[in-house]
Amino acid sequence: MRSENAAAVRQLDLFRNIHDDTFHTLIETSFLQRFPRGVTLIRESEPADFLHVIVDGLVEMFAATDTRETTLDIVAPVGVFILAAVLNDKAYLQSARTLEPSNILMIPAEKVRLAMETDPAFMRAIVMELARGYRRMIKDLKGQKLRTGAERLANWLLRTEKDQGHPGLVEIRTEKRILASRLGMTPENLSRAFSTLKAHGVTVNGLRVEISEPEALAGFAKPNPLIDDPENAVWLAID
Amino acid sequence: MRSENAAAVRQLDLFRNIHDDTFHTLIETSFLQRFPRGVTLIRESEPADFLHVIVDGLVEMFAATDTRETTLDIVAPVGVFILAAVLNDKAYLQSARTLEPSNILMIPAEKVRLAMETDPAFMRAIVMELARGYRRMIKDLKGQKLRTGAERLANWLLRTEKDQGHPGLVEIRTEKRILASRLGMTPENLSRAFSTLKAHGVTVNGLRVEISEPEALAGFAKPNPLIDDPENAVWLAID
DNA sequence: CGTTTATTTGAAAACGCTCAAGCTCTGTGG
DNA sequence: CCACAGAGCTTGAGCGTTTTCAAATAAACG
Repeated sequence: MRSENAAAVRQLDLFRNIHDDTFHTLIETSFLQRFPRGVTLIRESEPADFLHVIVDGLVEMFAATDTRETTLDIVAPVGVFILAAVLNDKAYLQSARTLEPSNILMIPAEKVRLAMETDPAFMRAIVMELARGYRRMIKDLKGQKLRTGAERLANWLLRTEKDQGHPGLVEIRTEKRILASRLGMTPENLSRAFSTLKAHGVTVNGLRVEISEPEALAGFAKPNPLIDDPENAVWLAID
Repeated sequence: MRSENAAAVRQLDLFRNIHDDTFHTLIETSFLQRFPRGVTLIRESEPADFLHVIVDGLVEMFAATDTRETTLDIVAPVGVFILAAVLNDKAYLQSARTLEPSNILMIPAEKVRLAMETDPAFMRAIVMELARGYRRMIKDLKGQKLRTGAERLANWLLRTEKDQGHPGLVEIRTEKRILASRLGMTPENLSRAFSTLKAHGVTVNGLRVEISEPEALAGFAKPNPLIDDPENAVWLAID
């Protein structure tokens, strides 16, 4: 692994304060692999063999039944996924696939569990990561149960505008059908939700969305810190 | 605190294998308090001051906006709640209220964080608890996004039948409107979902539900281990 | 440039919510 | 023990939202 990548991984909250030896052990037994776009990295129900770190690219976490499929999360660099399955030594609950060509660091699950037992700082970081992830899930569930589709979209726009740092402009970084699935609706419904938001100053041009009246949009969205505020934006750059 | 209660709390996965001193420190600075039914124990957005352990009774975790409210979980003895908020030292994302007269053990958040730092076994238990909770949330979110209301009810019935251990019979242990909210629907809709399930061998008598054709019901519910299987039934006796 | 894939639009159906009324159950006080 | 009030539950009607299916348009890719 190139040193710049290692340095980036080291900056993750999960690894930032752990012992050098621990980090070394984790890294040296890992694979850094490049995947093209559209590759399924892990499949639900398979045993959790590796902790995955996305070094570069974009990854979609999703789950499916016979007939339906939904996007649970979109993970951007530098981010970690399926930590909980690795720790519990259970099957993955989610599948993962690349949305863009991606560099993925795969750390053997066994090594993660071992490192956790030997390095208190690492275990501590794991606790914080899990607690954050847990709370993030609750927020998602609250949004899903308490809001309509258009409201979820409006709040997603407001939050993403803030994350991306360009006032009045949001760029959708995935296909719209992925965003729709992430927000818990069909692609058709996302189109209609955008139409609804036209009345509140939202204009769509392809993957570029303009927000001309932030106050009006916020009035419709009724954003709620206990649903929308990220507690840590480090590995949540995308959504 | 009476010794039988202390023993019950000690049996929790979270405390089972921790050091005696740690357990003592946690317990001796805690309050065991009795609450009548219908008391709000914690409110969303308030700072997380205590880790709560339900020793006896029943507690509803819920969240609300201006106009809507939803039940996120129902916690039965002996169970722990809002661990993640305590660890992150952030505001509660959920409110909690008693559904029955309840004995609640309240452990100062500060003590929990301190004990975690001094007792590796406790930190380890916290990791496992959080990982389980995280995965439980994912399952809930999957159910919410991938299933209709009637499907969620059907799967809830099948799982609860198994949990309660009486083949062919499920007893609803809360008001139906709470169950409806837990399943992500209105009380009216729950009634109609039960009507739908009549065709698959489900008969309702007040809070008693009879399942006369488990295979037929399962055929409708299409249960999925990656959504429905509990990974730990210890503090999930109710739902 | 043509083919494929994604997005949008329209129409119809399914689903879920709200409102209102009636019913059931429970607990209280006469 | 009965009557009654209050709360919860069910049912019906109407409505709004979301999904599905189908077709048209737009965009992306070779």
